[in-house]
Amino acid sequence: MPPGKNWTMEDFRLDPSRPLYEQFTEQIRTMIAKGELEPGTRLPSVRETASSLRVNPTTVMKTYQELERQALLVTYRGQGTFVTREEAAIDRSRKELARTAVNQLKETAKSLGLTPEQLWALALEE
Amino acid sequence: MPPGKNWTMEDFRLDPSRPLYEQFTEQIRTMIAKGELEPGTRLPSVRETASSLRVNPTTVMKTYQELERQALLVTYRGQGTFVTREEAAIDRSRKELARTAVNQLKETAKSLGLTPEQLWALALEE
Amino acid sequence: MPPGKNWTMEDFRLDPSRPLYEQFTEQIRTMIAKGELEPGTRLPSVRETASSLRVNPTTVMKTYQELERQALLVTYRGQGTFVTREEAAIDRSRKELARTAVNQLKETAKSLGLTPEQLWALALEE
Amino acid sequence: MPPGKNWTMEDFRLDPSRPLYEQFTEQIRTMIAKGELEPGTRLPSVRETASSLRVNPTTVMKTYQELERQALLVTYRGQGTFVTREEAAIDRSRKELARTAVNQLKETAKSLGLTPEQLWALALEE
DNA sequence: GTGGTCTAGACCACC
DNA sequence: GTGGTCTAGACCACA
Repeated sequence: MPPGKNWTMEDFRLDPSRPLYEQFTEQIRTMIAKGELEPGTRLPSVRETASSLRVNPTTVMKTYQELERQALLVTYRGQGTFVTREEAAIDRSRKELARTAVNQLKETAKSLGLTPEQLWALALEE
Repeated sequence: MPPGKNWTMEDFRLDPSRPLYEQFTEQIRTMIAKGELEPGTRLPSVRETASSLRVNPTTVMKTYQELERQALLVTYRGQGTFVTREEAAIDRSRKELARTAVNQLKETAKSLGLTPEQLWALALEE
Repeated sequence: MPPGKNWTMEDFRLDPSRPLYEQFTEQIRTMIAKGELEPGTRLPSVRETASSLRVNPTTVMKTYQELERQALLVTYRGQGTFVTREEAAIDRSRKELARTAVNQLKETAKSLGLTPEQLWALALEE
Repeated sequence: MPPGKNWTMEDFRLDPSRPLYEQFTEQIRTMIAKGELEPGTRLPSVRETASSLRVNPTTVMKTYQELERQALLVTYRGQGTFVTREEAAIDRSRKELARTAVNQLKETAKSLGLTPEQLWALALEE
């Protein structure tokens, strides 16, 4: 998303059966982790976002608040919400995403009595 | 679980913030996939399970019915619910579990612009 | 089934999710309608049938009683249960089976706003 | 049912001897297949439906969830339940209804040793 | 407001 | 005894 532009519905892949704010949170988080949203970028306002995504403003608020809690966003009163300039926070987020994914795979492997390698092989079978 | 025995609370690890029936479903599913519950084994009845796990009968039913839809359980009218003897269904389930785990990892890697190997390395850092 | 022989499990296609007695009734009924079980044939006794099919005797009883109600079987006390010699009853049964099948198709067609011919064509598409 | 209106008891033909949720499922399914309920239409809420049909909310939920599993309905959290906009799913459903009806007739014909045409003729006799 | 989960308990058909 | 359906009503998260 170029600076100054607004989100569009195509920026997100939404599954109606899961909480919207959760999906927005995850997807913005990975945009930041990947670098698509650069440090210091100003995000569209809650109201703008809500209307462009045709979503309830409280849903957007919840999203931004959650990402603030994770120290990935910072809000300056009266100016808006920005991607943090603390690269450490972003790094931490990247690692956490990676660890979660890897741990889930390890867990699944363990619960089936397999090593991660065996699980990987099983997934590729046939 | 040896045949003829009932579940106990220790058989399941429960997270109060997620639907119970979903957790039961997942955990029984992995027991079957792992072979802990052998084909043909009779599961404790809905009522027995409900009382031993201190849970409502309908919650147990929802669990059993969901597993039946996945073809992992078979119900014989008036007799009870059994682990399927169709080993193919069990195999399919094992592979599906493996694939889901692997795909999620691949997805996460891709969304961060990494290869699965790079993601794995990142998770192990520090 | 040759006279004097007993049923085996292969004589019936059973779906565990539907009442057994209902399935036995239907299938014996069509055997009679088709002529596989000829008028006057003696059916295996309730006890024999129950044990050879590994089924509860009451299930078999219910089956035979239902078929007696439909006048397809007659029981002579102390001698056993036989396929009726009243060909009229068998004919009626054949026609009823045919009518039920045809009416169901007509119903479905009507509920979709189609003629039976259109429904048939739709089923064959692609 | 025009949009914004609620169901009434006249919208459904109910047979007290069969599960209600099953009958609701079938009948809503054919309304969708027939086009009476257009893609995107919002269904009356679970509670509204429950009270207008004098039925328990969970019975309605079961109905809606079953239709969701068949991909004929979509639920948006906090907003309601809608007829899917995926016309392909609706087409598939129409064909499945047609095929089931036709196959049953073919099965019956076969089990009586007749062709479908002969069966049809038999049903019309007398 | 919406749907989703869960409880407590009745009643039924089937085996 | 078994599972299956239904009711009445509470509580929750989401929008």
